[in-house]
This record gives sequence, structure tokens and C-alpha cells, in this order.
Amino acid sequence: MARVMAPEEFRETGPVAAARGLLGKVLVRTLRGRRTERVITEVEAYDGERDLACHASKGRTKRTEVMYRPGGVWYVYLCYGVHEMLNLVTGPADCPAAVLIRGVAGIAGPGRLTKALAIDRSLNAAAAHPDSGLHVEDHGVVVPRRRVRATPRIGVDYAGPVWAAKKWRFTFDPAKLPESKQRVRRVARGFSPRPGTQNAG
DNA sequence: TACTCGATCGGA
DNA sequence: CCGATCGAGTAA
Repeated sequence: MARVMAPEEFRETGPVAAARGLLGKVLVRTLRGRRTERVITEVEAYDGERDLACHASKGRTKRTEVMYRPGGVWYVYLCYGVHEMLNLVTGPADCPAAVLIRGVAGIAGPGRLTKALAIDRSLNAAAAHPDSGLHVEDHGVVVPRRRVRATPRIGVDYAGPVWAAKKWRFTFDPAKLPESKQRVRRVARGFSPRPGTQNAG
């Protein structure tokens, strides 16, 4: 049921598909023996050098170097001199792209999220693996496509009308997941619900 | 080295 | 609406 996602899994798709796929997955922070887990509810995709909203549009620099690595590593940077932003690098090597984790269940806002989970730049370039203290798990939460809202990314007007208008921000409301109905539907199809499993898929 | 400007947030 | 706060990127 709770399956640890391997870094390699984030090398298979581009950032838009990866972003959609991360909705409903669980962000797991392990620090000093304390484990915190939150369902990912809000993400944004940043797609390569052509995407003028993506830091990689500046090319390969000290800061963007991590995005050129194979997916499955964290890209954490400081924004406005105040807030740490958490991204997951996606895609194969030399295709600089990432997914910004903007929100989790109960926490809206990328800055608040990193503060709450004690995430900072010391995790930059670390693997999304339990060893690093920050990884992703699949708890079988199913987010129906109709529940996903695609809207323009936040705070990227500087990227110009074309790239700022891309609807690459994806959100869903976990409260609207009718898990009981899904279970019923599943039972009707001949599956038996497992105790403690939320929307097993 | 000297600028400018943020993938934000909280408080007037 | 505005200030905080600092590092990346750019120009020089």
C-alpha cells in the first residue's frame, strides 16, 4: 500500500505529466527520527530552457545545474531572500525541468510548506529517497482527472504572455475525494476494500 | 563591483 | 499595498 517512489520513476516523463502524477502522492519528511507526511495538493510544471518562466531559461548556471541532472533529485532555492522553494527535478538528463510543490493537504503556499516541514537548501540536489530525509510515497490515493484543475502558474508574469498563460498549475481538493463512493464502486466491480487503505489503486 | 529583481508572505 | 531580505544573473 504505502510504496516508496524511486528517483528513477521521475525520469520517465516530462514535468507536466509528472506534476499531474504527483497530485495525491504523499510527501514524506523524516528529520531527527520524526516522520511527517502530507498529501500533495498543488503543483506547477516548469519545462526546460524554452519555458521563460523556468529558471533554466537562463541556461546552465550554478543554480540551474541541478535541473539538468536526471530526475528524482530536489531543487531547492531561496525566493525573495526569505522563502525556500521545493521542486522535484523530472525527466532525463540534460532536459532541465522541475515540478514546484506549492501545497500539501492543510498547507497552502510553497513558502509555508517548506517552513512547516523544515525544508531548506541543504536538501538541494539530494535524491528523493528516504536516505535524504525527503521522499515521495504512493499511498494509493486516486485523483480522478475531473477533480484536477489546471490554471496558469502563479507569479510568473515576467515570463511574457505566452508562457505565463500556460495552464501548468494543477490542484485538487482532497476533501472532495469521495473515498467511500470509490470503495463502493470498487466493491461493485469485485474488488474487496483493504482496511486502512485509502482509495487503493 | 554595482546594480536589479524575484516561482512569497504577513502585516498595515 | 508594502517591506523584508539575499543571492542569482547581468552589465561593466
